[in-house]
Amino acid sequence: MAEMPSRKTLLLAELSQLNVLAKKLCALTREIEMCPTIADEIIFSVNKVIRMAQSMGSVEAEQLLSNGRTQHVRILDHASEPNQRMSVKRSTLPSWTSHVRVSDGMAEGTPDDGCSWRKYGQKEILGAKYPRAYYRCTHSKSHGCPAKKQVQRSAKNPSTLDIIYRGAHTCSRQPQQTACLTRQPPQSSVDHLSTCEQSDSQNTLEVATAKSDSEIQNLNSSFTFLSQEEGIKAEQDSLCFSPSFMSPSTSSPELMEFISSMTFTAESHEMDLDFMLGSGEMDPNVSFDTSIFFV
DNA sequence: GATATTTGACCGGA
DNA sequence: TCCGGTCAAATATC
Repeated sequence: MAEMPSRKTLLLAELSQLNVLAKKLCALTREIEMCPTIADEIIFSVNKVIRMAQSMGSVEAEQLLSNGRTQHVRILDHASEPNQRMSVKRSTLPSWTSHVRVSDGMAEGTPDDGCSWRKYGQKEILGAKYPRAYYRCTHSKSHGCPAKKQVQRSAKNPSTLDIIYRGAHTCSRQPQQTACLTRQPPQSSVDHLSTCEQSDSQNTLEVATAKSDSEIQNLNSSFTFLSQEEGIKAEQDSLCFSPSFMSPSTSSPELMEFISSMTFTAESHEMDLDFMLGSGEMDPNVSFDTSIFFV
């Protein structure tokens, strides 16, 4: 019992640090090259918080929740509990979808998104014209990295790959994996800004993100995924959560290079948001934390 | 030999 | 019972 207050103190200290860093990040939004470094610090800090919270258990985390603005812990609770009681068959990992247009030369493979993936299965999907391939992070065994992705050629657009990412890389802070890009949910507006001006390279990937109008509306209302211009404005208005969507690895030059090679043609990514939007209430001033995906 | 891919079998949720 | 997701043995590649 004597252990609890000290953990809580640590937790709060980390959250305070997170706050400071998030504010820094917002202030530096225009200096894009600075953001990844700070984002990394944020993510590292939050990872520590999450691990502490995990060791506390749900009830204690819930107590902390009631004490403050710990959206993070709420999300964590959502994300971790199902894993304990559900089988691996129906993954409850957060997922998000990218629609990637591939060039002819790339048509047989999957686009190199900077991550190291290992294919572990392929299935013919009922009603689907093309089989679905299943990949997991190469480091899934060595680091227990839960990141997975499903790649399926679009029936409507055979030149487009629908890639569903599930879970996030926990291996991304390892030095040798810094180049490992996970397309975290959703792509940060920083990414967006850094890439949407570029196009028409033959080798570019085009990450579109098709979704129904209602989904778009839903996402926009929840996350304010914005068009480029709107995104700039929002960031200038200190809308902080978009940058926090960046993967820890987004600080790597390789990533920026990768991002630069991509052309984003839509405003948002399709993802399963239920796990984080259950209540539908979100303090607009809270810097939304997605680093739980990086745990 | 180590690592990655292929592919049929198996499992479990719906 | 169906079907999607995963496993694991066989095979390929480096």
